[in-house]
Amino acid sequence: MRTIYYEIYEDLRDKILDGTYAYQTYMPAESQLIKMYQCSHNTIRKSISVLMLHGFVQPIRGKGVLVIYRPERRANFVLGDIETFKEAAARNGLVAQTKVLVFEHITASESLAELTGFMPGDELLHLERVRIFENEALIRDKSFFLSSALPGLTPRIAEDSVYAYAENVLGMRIVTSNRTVTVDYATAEDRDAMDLLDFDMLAVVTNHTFNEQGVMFESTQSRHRPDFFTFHDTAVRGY
Amino acid sequence: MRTIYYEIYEDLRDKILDGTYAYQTYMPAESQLIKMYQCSHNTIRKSISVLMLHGFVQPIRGKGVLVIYRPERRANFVLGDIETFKEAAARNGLVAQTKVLVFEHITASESLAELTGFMPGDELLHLERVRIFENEALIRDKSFFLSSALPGLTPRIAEDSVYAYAENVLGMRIVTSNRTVTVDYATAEDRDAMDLLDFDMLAVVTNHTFNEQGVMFESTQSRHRPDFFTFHDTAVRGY
DNA sequence: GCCGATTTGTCCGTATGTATC
DNA sequence: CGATACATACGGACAAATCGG
Repeated sequence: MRTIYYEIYEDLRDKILDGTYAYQTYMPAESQLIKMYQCSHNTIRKSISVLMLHGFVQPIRGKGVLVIYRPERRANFVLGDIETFKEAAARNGLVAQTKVLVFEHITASESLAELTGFMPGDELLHLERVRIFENEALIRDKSFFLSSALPGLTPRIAEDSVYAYAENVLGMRIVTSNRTVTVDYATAEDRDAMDLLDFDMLAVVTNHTFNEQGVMFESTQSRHRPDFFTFHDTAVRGY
Repeated sequence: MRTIYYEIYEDLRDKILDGTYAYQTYMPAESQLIKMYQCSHNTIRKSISVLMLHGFVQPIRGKGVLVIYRPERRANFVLGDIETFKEAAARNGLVAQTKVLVFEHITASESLAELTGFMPGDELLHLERVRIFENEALIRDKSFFLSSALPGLTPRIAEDSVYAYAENVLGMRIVTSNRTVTVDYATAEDRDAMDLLDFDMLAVVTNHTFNEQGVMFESTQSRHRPDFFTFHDTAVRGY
């Protein structure tokens, strides 16, 4: 980002992550931050609201902005932000690989539309992939993309990162993502495609993604082996 | 809430929910809303940002504010906001009941502190409850509350709603909640306390809750029978 | 208990930038 | 190019909560 508030957000976030601003201590007051960053108080407030929504701080009226983030011990795979598979793998320091199982163009039937949230008759790309970590197939993705939104997509690109292609090559911006987490039985197909060991249930993340045009261009089911799965979220009352 | 922006948020949200502003249509422009609600520019923007964070709309520069919410078919139990067990049950139209299994005062040991995020030596209330829907025990909660934050809490109150007691009687305000969803094996204790049928795995929501003082006063593990469990979340890129 | 200083929360009005049509 | 619409940023005013003297 190139905006002032976002750069300040990143700077403050990094200072929380590296311990400059420690758990249960107060950050410098608004008036201080205004001097430090040479900007208006509203800009500082915006930065702090992003910190709050990410669960880093909690402003307390009359007292200050309290740091409530603690470095986590566990490895989070999915966090309360949109990030690509590659970003998440890299963040956890894992060697990751993707294998494309299905890559076909279809037309949405009535029932598929009901299931995915697309409209009947939409031209879709049906994509199935497994995500492999350290030679173990841990995640299976069943995706449907709106064909018109992703011209020129090839199996080769799908093996890398669809999001990176959409954002860097097509110039699309992914904006909003509605996600639902459930737990489901493993199917024969799951067992076939993944290294499931003895697990008979999976963590399932269903994902509806909107681009900057407000078009829902992706509906994905990510099926995770449970021992690997973590989903993190921060909620703020009344926000 | 009594603030202007929140009342406008509620009004706009309700109009989306009842179909006044339909899926994939644009809301009235900022300039229109200013006239409608007789308030400033910035106040409208604040309301719309809350709508966006809740996944109702997506503003598109140069075009307008697009409604991207669709009424859902499924019953959500946990949503991207903080709500009490009773609120969630009521919203889903379920007859719910709570049974208290454990109610004891303890002091946090080194290992418990590591597990819950409290400090060793903290005086805690250890509470275990099962949530019963239509005569089936579907959820088991293992909670630790900071004793000092909840004076006067009795098993009787715990059977009702700890949050309602904290907010309405003690005047505490719950602010931030960090939640993590994982999937775990059912233990013998789970099988004992819940109606698990043949399920051998559970959806586990681990919850760290902060009050308005920035004090983490609750650490809860909610263990859900998978066929009942849904967790919903909206993520906004860069927010 | 009161008062004043500090700090966050809300709201306003204005100006400028950027994207769309 | 001009009109419209959202995005960012500024500065000011007042309210509400906290804290110390």
